Amino acid sequence: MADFRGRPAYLQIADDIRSQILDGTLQAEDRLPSEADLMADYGVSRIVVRNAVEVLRSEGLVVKQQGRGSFVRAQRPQRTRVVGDLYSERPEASPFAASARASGQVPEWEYQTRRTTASKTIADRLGIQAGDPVMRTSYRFFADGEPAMLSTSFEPLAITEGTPVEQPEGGPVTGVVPRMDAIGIHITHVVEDVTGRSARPYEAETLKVPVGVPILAIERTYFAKSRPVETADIVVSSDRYVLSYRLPVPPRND
Amino acid sequence: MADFRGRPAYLQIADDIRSQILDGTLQAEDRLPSEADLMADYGVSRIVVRNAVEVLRSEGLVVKQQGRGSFVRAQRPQRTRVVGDLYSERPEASPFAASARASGQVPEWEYQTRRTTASKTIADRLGIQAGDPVMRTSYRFFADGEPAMLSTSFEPLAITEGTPVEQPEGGPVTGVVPRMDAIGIHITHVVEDVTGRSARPYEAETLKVPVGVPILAIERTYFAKSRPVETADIVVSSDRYVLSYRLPVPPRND
DNA sequence: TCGTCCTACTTGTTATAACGTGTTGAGTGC
DNA sequence: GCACTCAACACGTTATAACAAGTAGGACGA
Repeated sequence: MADFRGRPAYLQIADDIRSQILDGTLQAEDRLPSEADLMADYGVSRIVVRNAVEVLRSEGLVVKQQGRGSFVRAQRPQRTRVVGDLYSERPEASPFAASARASGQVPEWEYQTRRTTASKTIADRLGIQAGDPVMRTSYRFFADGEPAMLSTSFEPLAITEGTPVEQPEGGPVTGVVPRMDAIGIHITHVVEDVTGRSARPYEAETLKVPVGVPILAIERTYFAKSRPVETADIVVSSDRYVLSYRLPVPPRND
Repeated sequence: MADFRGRPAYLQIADDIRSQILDGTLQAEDRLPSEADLMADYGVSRIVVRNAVEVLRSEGLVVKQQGRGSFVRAQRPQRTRVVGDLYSERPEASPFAASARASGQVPEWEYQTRRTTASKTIADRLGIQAGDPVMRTSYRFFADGEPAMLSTSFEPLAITEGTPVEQPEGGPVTGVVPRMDAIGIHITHVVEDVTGRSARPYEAETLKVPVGVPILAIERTYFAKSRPVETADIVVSSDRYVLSYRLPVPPRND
C-alpha cells in the first residue's frame, strides 16, 4: 500500500472503496471483496481492512453480514412519509396508513394502550402537571410486513376521560383529528420537531436495523389553538424513510 | 470480565458505560477512564475496550480526542431551525438568518456562486434537462462564529438570466421569495425532504463535527405553482439543530 | 518570569495469531 | 429426488505487541 502523506492506510482504502461506490463501479447490493481479498489486494493486515470497511459502515455506505460478506447499501430510502399534504388536504385517520397506501404498501400496526401519569417531559409538552393522568399508546407500524416506524403517544385524560374516544384505538372513530373533532375539540395545527441520532439498542432491535444507523426522531404535538391535545415520540429509520414536508408560502402583501 | 450468555465482552462493557452515562454517573464533558484503566478494570485486552468505546462513539454518546481521552458528549441540541413559521408568517430574506436571530444568535455566512450546468439529479428536481445552465451557490452559515449549516442551491438560468436578480447574493434583493417576486414569479409553496445519515468526511470537516455523527440532510425546493424555481441541498448537524415544522390542520368540512 | 524541552500519558495505527459463529453450496446417503 | 452433513469461506471476537502522534504538565535554562 503506497503511503500518501502519512495518511493512514485504512483511510486510503476506505477512500478507494468509497469512490468506487460513488462512481458506480460498485453498485447497490454488490458484494465488496472479502476481507481476505482486500488484505491481498492492498497488502495490509486484516485489522486495516476491517477499519476501512468500518469507516464505510459508519458512513452508511456499506452493511456487513456475518458469514456472507459486506455489501453496498441501497442508497436512497424507498418510502416517504409525506407530512404537509396529509394534514392540509385530507386529515385521514392515520398519517401512517395514508402515506403507506400512497406508496402502494399494505399498512399494518400493533399497539398497546394504558393509563399512566405524565413524566415531566411529557407534561411540559402537553402543558399539564407532571403526574397528571394521561393515556399512553405505543404503536409499532409495519409496511409490507417489515417494521417501519415506532410511535408512543400521550393524551391528557383531562380531555378524553369519560368520552367515547377515550381509547385511541378500537373506538367508533380513529385518528387524533377526527377523534378530537368528535368531542368538540378542533385541532388547528401540528408541530413536528425533527432530530437525527443513532439508533439505540432497543430501537435497532425493534426496527430490525443494524445498531448505530442514523434514525429520525420526531416529537409531534397536535394543538387546538394554543392548547396541546396530543403529543407523540416517533422514530423511523432514515434508511427507509424520507420525511417530506410541504409548506405553503403565502403571497406577499407589501 | 464475567461472561453473560456469551454476549461479547465489548458489548457488555459498552452497556455498562452507557448506563453510567444515561443515569448520570458520568456527566456531560466528563472524561471516561483511559483505555489502560478500562483494561485493568474489566480485565480485558485493549482491543476490547476500544471496541466498547467505539460502540458508544457510534451511538453519539462519546467523543474521543487523541492525546486527551474520551469524553461524554453533551446530548441535547441547542438550536432550532424553525420552518413553518418562517414561510407562513413573514417570508424573510433568509430562513437561516431569521431562525438564528429568533434564538438570539449572530448570523453570518459566506458563499460562492457560479454558473454551471445541471446534473441529472438537479435537473430532475428542477424539471429541466440535464446540462441546462443553472446558477449554483454554495453557502456556509455560521452562528456565533461556529459553522452551523451548509447549503448548495441551484436556480435555472432560464428563469433568472439577464434579470437584476440573476445573482442570488449581492443584488438589490436577497432571499429566494423576494427575488422571484421581483421578477414576477410568485412562490406558492416549498417542499422539504428530510433524511438522516452519517456525516461524510467533507461535511464533518466543514461543520467541525466528529466523523460519523448523524446529520440531517434536507432537499428543499421552492415552487411557483407546479414549477420548481430553486432547489437546495442543506446539511445541518443533528447535534446542534432541531428542525421544527409547524403545519396547519384545516377545519373539517364533512 | 517566560519560553523551551522533555516526559508521561492518552488515543491512533498496524501486525500477527487464534478461535467463534453464521452462510452457502457441494457431496453423500437414503 | 431430497434431506442431511460437512467443508470452505465469510465476518465476529479477542489477545499480544509495537510504534506513532497528540496533549499536558513539570523541569530546566535563558
